[in-house]
Amino acid sequence: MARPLSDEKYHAILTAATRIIAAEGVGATTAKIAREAGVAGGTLFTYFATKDALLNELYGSIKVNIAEAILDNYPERSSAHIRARHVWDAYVSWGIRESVKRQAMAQLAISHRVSQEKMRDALRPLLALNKMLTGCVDKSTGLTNDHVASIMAALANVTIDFADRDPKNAARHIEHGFNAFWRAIQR
Amino acid sequence: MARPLSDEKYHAILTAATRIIAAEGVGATTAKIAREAGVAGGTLFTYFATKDALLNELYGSIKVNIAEAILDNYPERSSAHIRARHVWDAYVSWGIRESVKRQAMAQLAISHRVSQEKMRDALRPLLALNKMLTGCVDKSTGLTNDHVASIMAALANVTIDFADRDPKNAARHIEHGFNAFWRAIQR
Amino acid sequence: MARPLSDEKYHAILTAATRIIAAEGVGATTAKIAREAGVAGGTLFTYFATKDALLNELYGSIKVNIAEAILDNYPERSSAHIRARHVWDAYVSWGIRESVKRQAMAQLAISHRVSQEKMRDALRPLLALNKMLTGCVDKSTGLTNDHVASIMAALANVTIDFADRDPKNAARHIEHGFNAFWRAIQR
Amino acid sequence: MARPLSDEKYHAILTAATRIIAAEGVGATTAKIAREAGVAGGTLFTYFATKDALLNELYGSIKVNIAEAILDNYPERSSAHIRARHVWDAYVSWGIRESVKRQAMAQLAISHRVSQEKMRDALRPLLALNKMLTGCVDKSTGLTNDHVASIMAALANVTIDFADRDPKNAARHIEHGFNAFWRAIQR
DNA sequence: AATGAATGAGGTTTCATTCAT
DNA sequence: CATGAATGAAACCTCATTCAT
Repeated sequence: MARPLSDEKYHAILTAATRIIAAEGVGATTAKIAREAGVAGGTLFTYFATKDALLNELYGSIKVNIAEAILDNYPERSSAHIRARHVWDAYVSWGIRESVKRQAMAQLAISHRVSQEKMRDALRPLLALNKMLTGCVDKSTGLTNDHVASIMAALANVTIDFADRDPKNAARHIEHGFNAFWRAIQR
Repeated sequence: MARPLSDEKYHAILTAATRIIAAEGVGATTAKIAREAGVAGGTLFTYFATKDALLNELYGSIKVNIAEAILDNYPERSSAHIRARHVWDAYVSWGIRESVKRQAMAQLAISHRVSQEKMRDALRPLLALNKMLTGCVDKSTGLTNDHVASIMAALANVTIDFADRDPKNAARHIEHGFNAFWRAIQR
Repeated sequence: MARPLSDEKYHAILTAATRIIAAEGVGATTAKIAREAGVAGGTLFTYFATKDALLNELYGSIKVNIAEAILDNYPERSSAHIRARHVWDAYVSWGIRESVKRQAMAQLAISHRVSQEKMRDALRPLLALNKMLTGCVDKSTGLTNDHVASIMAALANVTIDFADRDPKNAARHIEHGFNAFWRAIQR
Repeated sequence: MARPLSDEKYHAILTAATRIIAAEGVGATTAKIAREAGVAGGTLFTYFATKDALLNELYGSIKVNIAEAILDNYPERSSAHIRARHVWDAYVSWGIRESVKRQAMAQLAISHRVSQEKMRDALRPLLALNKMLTGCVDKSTGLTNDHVASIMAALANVTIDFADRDPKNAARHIEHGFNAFWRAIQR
């Protein structure tokens, strides 16, 4: 049965791509990614048919990673405030912990090389969150769920940026950030 | 940075670069930019020494453009709330009006091809705004001026996104967006 | 040239190579040939040391196949005319029947990847024919045996081309073709 | 108006391609062709969009070259025998003189990389010859014009092969070859 | 022996930049 | 100065061959 496709190499390539793309953008060369992954240039293409395929798969895998982080221990039955806080904490922690992934994601998201399809699909696991937000928003703010989700993402990313730059006060940034978000969508 | 030989061509190239980079990212070829600008491929290099130089200058010029939009008619002597609202309206209007510039900016900002120097310099004209924010924030929120500026930018960009997608309700989005921002930084 | 490990696989590869090379030329990939043969890519190389070795052996095997077709039932003791006609019929029938082999042969013959050695060796079994032609040619035509052999091959191939394109009249083409050949070398 | 496309380079590339392809087949690399032509690798692609385009154009140019050789001084008003002899002599001389072109042509013709379209188009200038053959063939031979044309080409190529290998007797080969052809198509 | 993943040299093509016109 | 042909260093990807399983 010959040597099987190696999960190890597959992940090594994905991880290397994450690092290199975070640092250099999607213009990073497949050669550099392969080298960083410790495999030969040609090997990359036995795991990913094309560079675009790699980019798409990387995007998907990071999105899944985010979803897992958020959905892990999700307090389904708690109040909206608690659930929102859980999502906030989970995403922000993820962003701080997985700084490189977040940077790679930023590059991939605006690269025009990840298909619409993939982007839509990748959102699927987080659709439930949108519903959750219904309980959070004060209707009189005039904000839709979609809008609130975008606001949350935007503010969370700002928070992560500040926590990255000032790690000692990370907890404080997270706290203040969430409060700002919560105020923003209340009355 | 000698005076450009023909202002017309210089701007044609910058404008073309804006369009092409907005659509394709910084990987867009100089040949395509030149074609879009209506000049020969080689001509681009008499106006910009290298592609990176073009990218840097483009970044600077868009930042200047934003600063002008914001500082135009800036109500220096009015209340913090009015001044904040002016900035919000000015930036959001700019973003809606100059959609292509905003997209190009997004690409340039994460491209790693605009020098730190340039990015710092480009912020200069807007430093005054930071001071202004001092009057806006309720200290008990624990948010710094920098943080508030980032929050404002983030929320404004979200607002522009929604206004772009739903132009008929642009005014409403602007209003609700500002209110959310204002609540976020109060008390 | 040790005995092949599995005659079945050995022939499967040769047959597959014939088909693929007929269709795509000697540039066809070993991977494609292996797939067509129903074996793994690496297996091909346990039967043939290199791609060139495969090409050479294929050339040889087709040449042997032609010789067999011609020498089968060869009317050793009949007149030159009858023997020539036998060769003509045998070769043309072979070409019509084994259309793919003939195409592969055409590719191999001009590929510069079959060694001179192999090409000379492959001719060996047909050398007897050359002698036979002595009885056919009218000396006053000024044609040598070699020349006549080439003429016969060339005209036979033209005949096969036409029979391929117009199978209903194959018999007629064969007849007229031989007559043309015979006239060419008479008086 | 910058430097104009250079006829010289264009022909240098076509000539180099002819030589290299004659020697190595259509698998010859563009890099090698460029080097042989004395231009940079990239330059080849300012003259030919792709390698296939080069192959197609080369095929066309050689066919035109053959047609010119044959049609030059074509004795329109002479007898069929004289006209046939003119074609024979012209083509065989061309083949002997332009040995490399003939070899390149052989490679291109069976390469599957020259489009059907191109091959059909390239035949156009020689269509007149087909009509000419009507006067040559004895109807009772059962041979069509097409068939006769193919026979002529096949025998001429055999003649060129022999003349190449035995240049001292070239004239004799040409003479005997034509006589054989003429007998072939006569009653 | 058979498999197919791994390898890396090499193939075609692109592209920022230079330079002849 | 403007032009666009010329350049050659990559870029992405393929493929004959090797080798772990």
